Amino acid sequence: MSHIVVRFPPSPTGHAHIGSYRTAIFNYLYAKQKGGKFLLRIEDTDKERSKKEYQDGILESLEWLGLSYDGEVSIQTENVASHTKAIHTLIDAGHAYISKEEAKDGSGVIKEIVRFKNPNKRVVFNDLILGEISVDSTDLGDFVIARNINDPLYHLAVVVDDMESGVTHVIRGMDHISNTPRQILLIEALSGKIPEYAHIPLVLGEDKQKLSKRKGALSVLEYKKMGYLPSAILNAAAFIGFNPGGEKEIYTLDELIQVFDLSKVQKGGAVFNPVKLDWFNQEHMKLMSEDAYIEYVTPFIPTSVVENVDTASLKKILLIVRDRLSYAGELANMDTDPSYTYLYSSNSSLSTEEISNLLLVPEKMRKGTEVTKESTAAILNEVKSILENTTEEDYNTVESIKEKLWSFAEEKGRGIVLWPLRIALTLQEKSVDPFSMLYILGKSESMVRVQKAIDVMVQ
RNA sequence: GGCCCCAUCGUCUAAUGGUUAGGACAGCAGGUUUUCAAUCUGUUAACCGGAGUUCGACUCUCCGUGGGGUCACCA
Repeated sequence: MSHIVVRFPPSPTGHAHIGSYRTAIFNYLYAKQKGGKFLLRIEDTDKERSKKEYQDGILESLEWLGLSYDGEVSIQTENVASHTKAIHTLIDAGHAYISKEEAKDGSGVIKEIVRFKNPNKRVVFNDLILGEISVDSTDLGDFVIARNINDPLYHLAVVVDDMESGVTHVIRGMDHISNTPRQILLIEALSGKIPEYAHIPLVLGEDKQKLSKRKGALSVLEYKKMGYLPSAILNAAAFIGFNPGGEKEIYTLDELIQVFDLSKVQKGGAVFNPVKLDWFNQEHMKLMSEDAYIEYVTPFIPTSVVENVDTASLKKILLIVRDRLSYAGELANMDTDPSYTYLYSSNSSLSTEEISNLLLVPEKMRKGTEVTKESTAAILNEVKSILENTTEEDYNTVESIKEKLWSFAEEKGRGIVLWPLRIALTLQEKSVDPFSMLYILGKSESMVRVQKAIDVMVQ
C-alpha cells in the first residue's frame, strides 16, 4: 500500500481551460501509477467569485475525462472550523497576530485581519522538477492569512487541508512556485510535515503567455461540446510539457499511467497547439471500432438529418466520411454544409447547363482522348448497363462494387469513366470517390442518377 | 522594478560529454484507384550569444541576452 496522496484543488471561479486540467491529469497519472490517492478539493474560500455552476462544471469535466477521484469531493469552506482552529494555534504560539486595519474595499471600516508573523528566513525546498529553489521570505512580509478569525484565506486553508488529508505530493502549476515558501512557513509553524513539491510548466497560448480564458482558451467543456474525444484531450494535454521519450505519441489513459514520469516533465512553458489536438483526435478516432465510432459521432449530427436519412444509409455515410473528420462536431452542420448534404440529398443548385459542363472530363484528365457530350453519354450508358447487371449485394462494400466497374474504367481510361460517373452521382466538383458513392446510394438510386446524367448529355 | 524560473526546427519534443542533432504537428514537393479528403514517399526548418571546464560540448560552470511567472483582505 502506497502512502502517496495527491490532490487537484480548483477554485470554482470560472470554467477552467485545458491548462488546469493538465494539472489534474498529471496528478491523476502520478497517483494511479504509484497506487496512491487522487483527491479533489473545491477551493471556494473566495465566496464572492465562487459559483455552483463552475463547481458542477469541474465535476462534469473530470467525469468526462475519466479522471475519477478517491473519496468524496472536499469543499474547502466546509472545513472552516479546522482553519479557525489552526489560526488560533498560530496566534497562541506567536506565529500569527491580529491586526486592526482599514478594509481594502474602500469602505473605511476597521477590521481585525490575521497576519502571519514572518520569521524572515531563507526558505529552501527541493522541487521534483526544478531542483533546489531558495527564497528569502523577508520579501514576503507578514502576509495575511485570514480576513478575520473565521474567514481563512488561500494559503492557510490549503496548508491546513493538505495536512489533514495527508497530501504527500503537491503537483501544481509553475505559477504557484512563489506561493510555496509561504506555505512551507505555515506548515512549519503548525508543526506539519512538508510535502514534496513538483511545479509543472505552464501551458502557454499562442502569444507565449499563460493560457487564459480572456485570450480565447477554450474550457474542457467546450471541447466536449465540440465533439472531441476525452481520450484525445487527455493524450494531448498530457503531452504538453511531458514526453515519455521514444517515438510513440498516441497513448490511452492506461498507457499514460504506465509511462508517466515526473522526471521527464519539461521545465519551460509549452505553447498549446490546437492543430495538433485535431491530429490527436483523429488518431484516437482511428482506434475506435466502427460501432464505437458511430456511437461517438451520432449525437453531433443534426436531428433533421437523423430523421430524414435512413439509418443504414446514414451509417454508410458516416463510415465514408470518417477519414476526413477531425472531431465529431464538424458534423454539426451536416444539414447545411454542401460538402455533406450531397451525400444524402439529390438536390442540387446547379443548372442543367452547369451540370452538363461539369460532366465533361476536364482537359488535364483526358489524356488525349476526345470528350464530347455524345461520348460522355455513351460512356455513361455503358456504365449503366454494367450497373444493371449488379446485385444488391454488390453494394455491400466499396470494394465489391468497385470490382464490377474497374475493368471497364481501365479499358476506357479511368478519368474518362470515373469523372462523369462521379459527377453523375454527386453533382459536386469535389466529393468522395464514385465507388463510395455507389456504396452509399445502392443500386436503384445509383442507376437513377446515372440515367439523369445521360438525359442531360443527350438533351 | 524586486524575487523566482526557464531557453533544441514555426509549435510540441528526443538527445543526459563523442549523433549526418532524431521524431511528431504544421509547411512544401511528389506517388496513388479521376476531383477533394485520407494515405504513402520525400523535403524545408533548430542547439539564444559570449567566455570557460574538457581531447571533445546541445549536454557541465559563469556572465550576458531573451522569454515567462509572481509580487491581493484571488486562488
